[in-house]
Amino acid sequence: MFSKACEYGIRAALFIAQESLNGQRVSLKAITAEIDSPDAFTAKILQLLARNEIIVSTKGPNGGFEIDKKKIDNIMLSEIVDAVDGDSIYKGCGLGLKECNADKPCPLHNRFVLVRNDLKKMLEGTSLFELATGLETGLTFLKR
Amino acid sequence: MFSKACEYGIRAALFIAQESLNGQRVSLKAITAEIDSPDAFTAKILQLLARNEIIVSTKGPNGGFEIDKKKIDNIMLSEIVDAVDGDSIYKGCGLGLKECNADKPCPLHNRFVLVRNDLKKMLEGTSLFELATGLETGLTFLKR
DNA sequence: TTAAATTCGGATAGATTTGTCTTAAATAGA
DNA sequence: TCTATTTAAGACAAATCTATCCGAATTTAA
Repeated sequence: MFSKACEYGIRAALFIAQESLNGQRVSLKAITAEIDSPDAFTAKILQLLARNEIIVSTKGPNGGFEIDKKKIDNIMLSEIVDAVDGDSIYKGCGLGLKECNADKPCPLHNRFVLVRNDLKKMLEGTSLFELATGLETGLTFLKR
Repeated sequence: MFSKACEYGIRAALFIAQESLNGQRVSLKAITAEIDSPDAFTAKILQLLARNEIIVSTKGPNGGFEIDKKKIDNIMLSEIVDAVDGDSIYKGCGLGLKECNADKPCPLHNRFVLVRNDLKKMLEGTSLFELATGLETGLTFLKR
């Protein structure tokens, strides 16, 4: 469904959000240890999120990554997916046709848009904050 | 969502189904011309579908591919997806965790399974026959 | 029996995604 | 200022997915 990069991106963002809510900035090492992801590859994805102003990166000793506390309940999963995977999930025909729309649909079009719109709504309606609280209370996990 | 291979596989199967309903066996060339896909790669995918007994292949002059007429309304999209892409769409965590279930869920688990179950139901509830009729009546398309 | 048509199967090649390495840049603190 | 720490950025490498090529096998028909 999502690319590996996107999976790491969401998991990293959630951990950063959780720590940011506690006033803690986190290092790359802390992130990859927590979400169990490859260091250098994860770093690339964090750069992407930083360039898209979803997270803030700070160099130097005690540097690392954080998210503006006030923004955390305003950052939707869709923004992260968009930054990492682009809009390919939302757009495009289920059967790979270039032109496929209600006027000239592929055989799967009508059924496919229903499912995909649900996915879209889910991503657009879910904030980092909502998901981070589950982590904080120990109800959900980012590893294994 | 689906791999390229799976997209070609579904499109090919739909065309074969449509022609089989008209009593016509179709060649690889006819298929790739109709669905606008790369010949050799499509051949590989058709081999997969044949090995999974979704389609029947015949060698030699006037050979080609067909689907047992009686089976066409009994073959669900899920079978094709399964043959080509495996069960990765149905199983597996949205965030890529190896262990993720209701007992030890990732933060996205509950929302994700809702969407994915809809996809699963859609694929399991849609037969080649249903989709082929749209093609036959000119309401839907397999190209562009 | 021979030739032509067609799929099968393995090897190979190209493209994309995933992942690593190395050096540079920035920053904090001694 | 110097050093240690940390992220940034680009080059490179490995793995996977997509696609091609070619000879073998099968079948039909002349």
